[in-house]
Amino acid sequence: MRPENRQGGQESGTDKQKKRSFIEEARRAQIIQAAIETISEEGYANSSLARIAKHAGISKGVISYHFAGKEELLYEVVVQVYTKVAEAVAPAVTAQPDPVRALRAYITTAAGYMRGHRTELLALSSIFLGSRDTEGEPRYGVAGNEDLYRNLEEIFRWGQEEGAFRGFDRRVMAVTFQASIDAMFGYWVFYPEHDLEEHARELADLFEHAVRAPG
Amino acid sequence: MRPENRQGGQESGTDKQKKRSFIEEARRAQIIQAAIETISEEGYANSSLARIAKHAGISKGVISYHFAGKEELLYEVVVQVYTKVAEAVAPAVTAQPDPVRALRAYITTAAGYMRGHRTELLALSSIFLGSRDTEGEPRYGVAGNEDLYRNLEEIFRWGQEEGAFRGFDRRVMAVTFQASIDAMFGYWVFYPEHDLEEHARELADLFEHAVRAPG
Amino acid sequence: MRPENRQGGQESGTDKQKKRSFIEEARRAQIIQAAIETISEEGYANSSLARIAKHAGISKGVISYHFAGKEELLYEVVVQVYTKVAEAVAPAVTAQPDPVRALRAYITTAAGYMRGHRTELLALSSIFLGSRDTEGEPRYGVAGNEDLYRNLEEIFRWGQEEGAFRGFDRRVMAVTFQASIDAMFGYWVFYPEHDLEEHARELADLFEHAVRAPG
Amino acid sequence: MRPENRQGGQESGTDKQKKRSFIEEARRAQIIQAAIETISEEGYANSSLARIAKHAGISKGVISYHFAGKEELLYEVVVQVYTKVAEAVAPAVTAQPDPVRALRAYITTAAGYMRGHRTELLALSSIFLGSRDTEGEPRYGVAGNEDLYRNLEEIFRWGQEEGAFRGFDRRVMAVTFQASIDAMFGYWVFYPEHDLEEHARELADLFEHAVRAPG
DNA sequence: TATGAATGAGCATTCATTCAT
DNA sequence: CATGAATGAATGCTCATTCAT
Repeated sequence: MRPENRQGGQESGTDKQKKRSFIEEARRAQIIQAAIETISEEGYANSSLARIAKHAGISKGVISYHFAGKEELLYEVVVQVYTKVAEAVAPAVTAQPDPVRALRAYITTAAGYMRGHRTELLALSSIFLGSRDTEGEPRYGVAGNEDLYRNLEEIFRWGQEEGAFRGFDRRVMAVTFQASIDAMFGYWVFYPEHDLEEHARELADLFEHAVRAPG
Repeated sequence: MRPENRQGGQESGTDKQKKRSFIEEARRAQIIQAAIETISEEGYANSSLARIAKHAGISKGVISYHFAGKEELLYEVVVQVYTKVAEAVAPAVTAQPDPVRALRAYITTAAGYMRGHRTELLALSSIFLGSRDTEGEPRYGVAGNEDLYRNLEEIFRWGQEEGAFRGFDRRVMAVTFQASIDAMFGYWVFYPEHDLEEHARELADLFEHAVRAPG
Repeated sequence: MRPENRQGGQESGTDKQKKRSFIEEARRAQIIQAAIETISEEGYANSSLARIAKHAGISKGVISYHFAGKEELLYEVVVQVYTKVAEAVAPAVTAQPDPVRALRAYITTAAGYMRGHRTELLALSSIFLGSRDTEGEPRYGVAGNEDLYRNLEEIFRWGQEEGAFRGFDRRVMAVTFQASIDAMFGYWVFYPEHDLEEHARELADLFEHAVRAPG
Repeated sequence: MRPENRQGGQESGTDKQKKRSFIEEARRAQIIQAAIETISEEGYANSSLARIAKHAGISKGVISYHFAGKEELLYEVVVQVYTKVAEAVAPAVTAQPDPVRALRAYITTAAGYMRGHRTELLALSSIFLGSRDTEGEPRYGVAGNEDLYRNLEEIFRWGQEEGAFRGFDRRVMAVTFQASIDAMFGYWVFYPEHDLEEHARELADLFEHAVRAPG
């Protein structure tokens, strides 16, 4: 449930994580937070290093000092938000006694998290959608969902082996399931009055019907 | 099944469509096509007007002459591709005798269209994902799907009234349904070896189970 | 007597030289001239595109419009100055009836050219000394003198085969000869009151003694 | 045989040499050595204070603490390398019984020193070529060679008064002689397979012919 | 003494747009 | 109608230097 291990400046291979001083970590955290806010408020395309620095009330150079480049900063944003989402959702899912409830917990926990972390999830999705490599190709594509897909497939397998789920293609179901959650978020972001919890319940019902074995 | 009528330079409100000469229309079409190809080949972020012009074998200025700005050009790309998709999918759907088959036709026709028009759909989705207004907000958001949602809701209402579908929330189902199709496209673009037709079949099964009335 | 064929933006392989409009050529020439003056007046390290543009009284973007990059601009400066030097020196040298006079003509013609073209030669040498590739290695090194060396070696061979010159190593003599001329220029640039013509005569005497066969 | 006394932060005029503690001198020496290695390994243009500090394994600030600025550091590098060259060449030259042998010793000793100290001489020449003052003028120009020229002129005067040398202009000969040695180094650096000793021998022959009195 | 955090000017380059011809 | 020349703002990034701790 973590994004792929990627470039990320200093760290290579063995994840050699230069021990950072407390205040350096604080600055990094501050800058990451500023990036999240800038992206979610001004949009990905408008979030230049200059804008992020201004938002944080610091000089442009500070960002370059603490991060190898814009790429690393955005990557850290992704990692951080992603990790926090996973930490919120995973335990709730694994705590369930059966696969049907696990799926439902997945959806409702995700929805609950969205409500409390709109800004950062917005930044996350902006980066996912907006970040391109030098070739113009999306830097975070479907590949970044691979972990999510695999976790979902495990749940589906569990249900199928147990006989609770019908014999659908697990990959297609995983892709569809994740897309449905993302769409729930996107729709709610666009229409903030939309009833997120109700959407989550409906979505859980939808997939409950979609996966369950006949009879 | 068309995107909302939006900014777009010349046209406002009443869709005042400056009568354009034949050759002017030809030039516009040529430029739109060049934009589609450039975006899908080089990526949205790399598709500057200069690159599009080069691709079309014309001068940069021509684009500015025929379009109010880059914004309008991209809008025209969206309209054109969008319209063509709708023209392909709509008839196949409406030809179906029952709502279950209508949904299935929706999915399989869409998948069939994707296979033959990967390039332009890629451009379309790039523009959807990449285009921002001056505030940095996505220019084409969920709102652009409103027509799609309404058409889907009609099908769902049909099924519910007929008793074939259960009593789910039609808006949630529509959002989820459309997102699932978009995800099918995105996954296939990323993994071209992925079996698109099989995915479509599985997706149709998925929604068939998801919507149908019990019993 | 031309510098190596190098990158240089557009041209590749067959020296495909995009036919340029008259006014484009004029602009390029103006920018090249501005670069020469800026470099010789403000020094290589201070000659940013911004400074060159300011010197030319144009916007920074113009340079980017007409040249692929700073590198290409500097390369064109080198080519242009280099070519003009060669065109001045070569005929005077080849017109000589014997190798001794050829060497003397080489030196005195070069000195004469220096007097009239101090600025551009200064720019040329600045670029040679200052331009580095991304690795920090000199872009124009000794290798750029290869043509010069070969031409000089031809003269030396001529003298040796004729029996006028002694049997020295032609490459060492060429390297030394060229360095001596460059040093004459450098010394004169630093001490403008220095008598360039007298230096040239002395240098010619020096090499006459250095090369001639005994007896 | 030392470079001119120039700006250089602390020292001015009377060479007021702040008494430095032992450990301060050690630090300075360490930093100077790191600078030499960084410049010769990564190139002058890539040798920022940050890179030099990293190479030395110390913090950037240390350099600023011990040296008035980058300028002073480079000046100290020049002084140190220069001094060591002089200490190697001078005794070998003065030990010669006659001016012809003195010249030969000058060249061959210099060549010998080059072979053993390629790195530092490379740094030296990089600084000579690359360092500019705020006006963009070369900081170390021909003026820095004045001591060398004077020493050479002494040898030439010796030879002329003795009747062994012809009546050439001593300054021109000195400038040419020194340039020839520098060129030998530059050529060998570029073509490391080049036979340095043979080059030195040829160069000695060249100047022997160039200076000696007829008859 | 030494550190590392912070600064802000400067860099080359890209781009949508304007406009005279 | 079409061109290509020009603009100037914006971008990510580097760097010597400063300074509180």
